[in-house]
Amino acid sequence: MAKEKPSPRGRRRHHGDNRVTIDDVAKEAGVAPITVSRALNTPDKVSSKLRARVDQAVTSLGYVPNLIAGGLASAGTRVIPVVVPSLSILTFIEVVHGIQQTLEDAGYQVLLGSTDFDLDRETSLIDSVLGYSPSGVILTGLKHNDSTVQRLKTWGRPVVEIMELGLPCIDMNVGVDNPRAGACMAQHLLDRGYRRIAFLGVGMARDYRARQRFEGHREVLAAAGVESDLLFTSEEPSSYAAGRRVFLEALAARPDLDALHFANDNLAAGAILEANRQGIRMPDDIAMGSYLGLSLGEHLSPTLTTVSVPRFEMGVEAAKLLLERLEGRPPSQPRIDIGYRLIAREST
Amino acid sequence: MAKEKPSPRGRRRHHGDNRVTIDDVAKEAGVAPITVSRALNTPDKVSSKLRARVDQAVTSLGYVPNLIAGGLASAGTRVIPVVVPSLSILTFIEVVHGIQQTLEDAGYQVLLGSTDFDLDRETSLIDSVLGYSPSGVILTGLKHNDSTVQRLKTWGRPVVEIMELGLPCIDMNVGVDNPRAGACMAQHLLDRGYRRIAFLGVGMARDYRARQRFEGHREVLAAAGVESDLLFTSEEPSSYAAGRRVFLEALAARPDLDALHFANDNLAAGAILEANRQGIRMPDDIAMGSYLGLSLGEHLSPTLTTVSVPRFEMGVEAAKLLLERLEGRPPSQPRIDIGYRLIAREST
DNA sequence: GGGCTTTTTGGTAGCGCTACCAAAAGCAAG
DNA sequence: CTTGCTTTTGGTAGCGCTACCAAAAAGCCC
Repeated sequence: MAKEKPSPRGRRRHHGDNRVTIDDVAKEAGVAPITVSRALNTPDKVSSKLRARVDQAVTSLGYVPNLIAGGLASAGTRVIPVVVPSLSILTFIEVVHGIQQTLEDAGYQVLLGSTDFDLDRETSLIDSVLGYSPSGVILTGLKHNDSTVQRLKTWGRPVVEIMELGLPCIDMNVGVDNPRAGACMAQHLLDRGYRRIAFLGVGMARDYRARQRFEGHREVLAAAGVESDLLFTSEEPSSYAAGRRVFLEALAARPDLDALHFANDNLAAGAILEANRQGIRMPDDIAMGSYLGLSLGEHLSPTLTTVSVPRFEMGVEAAKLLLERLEGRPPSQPRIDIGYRLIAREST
Repeated sequence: MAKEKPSPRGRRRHHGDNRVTIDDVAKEAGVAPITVSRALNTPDKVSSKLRARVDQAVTSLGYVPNLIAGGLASAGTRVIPVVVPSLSILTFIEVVHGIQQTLEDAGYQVLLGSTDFDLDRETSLIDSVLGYSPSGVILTGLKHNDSTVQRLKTWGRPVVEIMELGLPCIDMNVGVDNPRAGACMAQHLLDRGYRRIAFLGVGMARDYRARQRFEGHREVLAAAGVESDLLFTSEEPSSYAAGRRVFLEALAARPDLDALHFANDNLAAGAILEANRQGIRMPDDIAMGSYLGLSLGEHLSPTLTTVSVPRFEMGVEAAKLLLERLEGRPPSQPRIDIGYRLIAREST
């Protein structure tokens, strides 16, 4: 038995905070607090007899471990900050969904942060979330402020950079080869016989991954000897309405275009719906291809040709990579090319 | 001067964890640790001279506060768990977006959890996130396990229940009156002269909010003396494809229908796109109304009549309510009816 | 300048848990 | 029954920060 509590503690220090603590459970089960801790965290290191007593006490008292205290003591909480540019862009959400589901199943929680495509906000966000002693971090893209890279590298815990593929990465990397994806669609349009092809995007000043796809697109067209730098953009967030606007703008500027390569399916959908309204026939009057693989694409008329990216799976893989490292397993590989798939449908 | 460090501490206890601590900053600035704490957390309680010295030391050392330690000492972290049923449903995401943006601007972080519509998962999720000593909690709906309600009530910190409106709520409530929203669309369809009206939904066994809308719909139709219990559902997740399927099913079963009330815009969009394909004219052959107000609706042909709900704003309001309480301001009101707006467009 | 309040600073003692080590218990073999 | 091992249990000492109170410094009035 413990000695007669040397520190009588008086009233509890904090407000009405009368939560059940590990000491209460220990007393109830007649064991030492550390044994309770072990029974909960590493059950196989405790005899089944005591484990049963502890489990019993836990349920009867309704004990919920204070993860903050545990995190402080063991210098790590089961939290994974996930930092994305925006929560209004479906792509990121689907990736977050994959991450969240995988991590939650493994007993980790996702701490959500968004940067609005601003690297300085990213830096301060990372600084602040590192204050939660997370087990690892998932962040978007490979471009970061130097101080962010520096801090994460010296931090020494697993970091996954998602969405795009390349070098150098901080630690691990799961993503898509954007230039090749852009090239893929451009090649497809060429193969189909189109020769006057424009790239349409929005917000490309901020979204350098769309710029990379344009770059891949441009190179393929240039190599084929056709006009390669037809680019229509506007600085507004991506939306159906934005797609409609760039589409009309492109048509007005270059009525001779025979194919359009949209930066993403949302834009393409806005354009197709507007084309439907105007009686423009696709692909006869003009062909349309795009990037993402949103399910909407297969319900439009015409169905949309797109370079599909497994977004949910990207999240799952990123989370798995992180978990591998957290659970001490040798990381099978620090880089995963999640790939893409050309889905040729009616619109081309 | 502090006395000559009574506990030499030897090597640091944890792994290579050589982060800068508040003590380092204090030493650098020549003040006591508690003064550093105050300079950072309650700057107006420290003279400007010392505050400047501390700020200087903080930047020169690259100090990042350990929020876990702070959280343990002050029994609260600036974290707000947000628990939603699913991250694959756009509605919840838009609400989370509003919450996240508002909270992040106020210096709080969102901890994301999803329950997959399972109340038991909700209970265990809440139990576990309370372990992070969050400042408050936002959760979805008003139906929870008794133990969840009990725990949150005795917990004594702000809790907001979102999406739906009603009593009793645990603490605060921001949402939409689902039965009235359903009734609103039903009334609109009646006003337009339709009389053979069906309600189409999916996953209504899990989504009781859709059931509530159907209930409102049913009552209005019954009061008008028209057939009121035409309901077509299937137990699959909501999607364009699901909308297409229920739509075709309803048409096959009751070719005489003159209006369809969809449980949400995704289903309606799937149906409209399929109707486009089949050459079914709307609203002449059949009218369609729905619920949500997704932007896609205004780009379809015909444009979609819908009961629009300000989802992002709902998130913002929920977060604001929470912040009011956290910052000690008297909560203006514990219940906010975020309202809805009938947007009558071409499809009816 | 003395006595008073108000503001600013610091010392101490934990928050609830786990790392670390030491002690105790169990067990196999000699 | 002892020796030498492994397994199970417990004591101690913090993790890095802030609540609480006490002490010091600064105003302020007469």
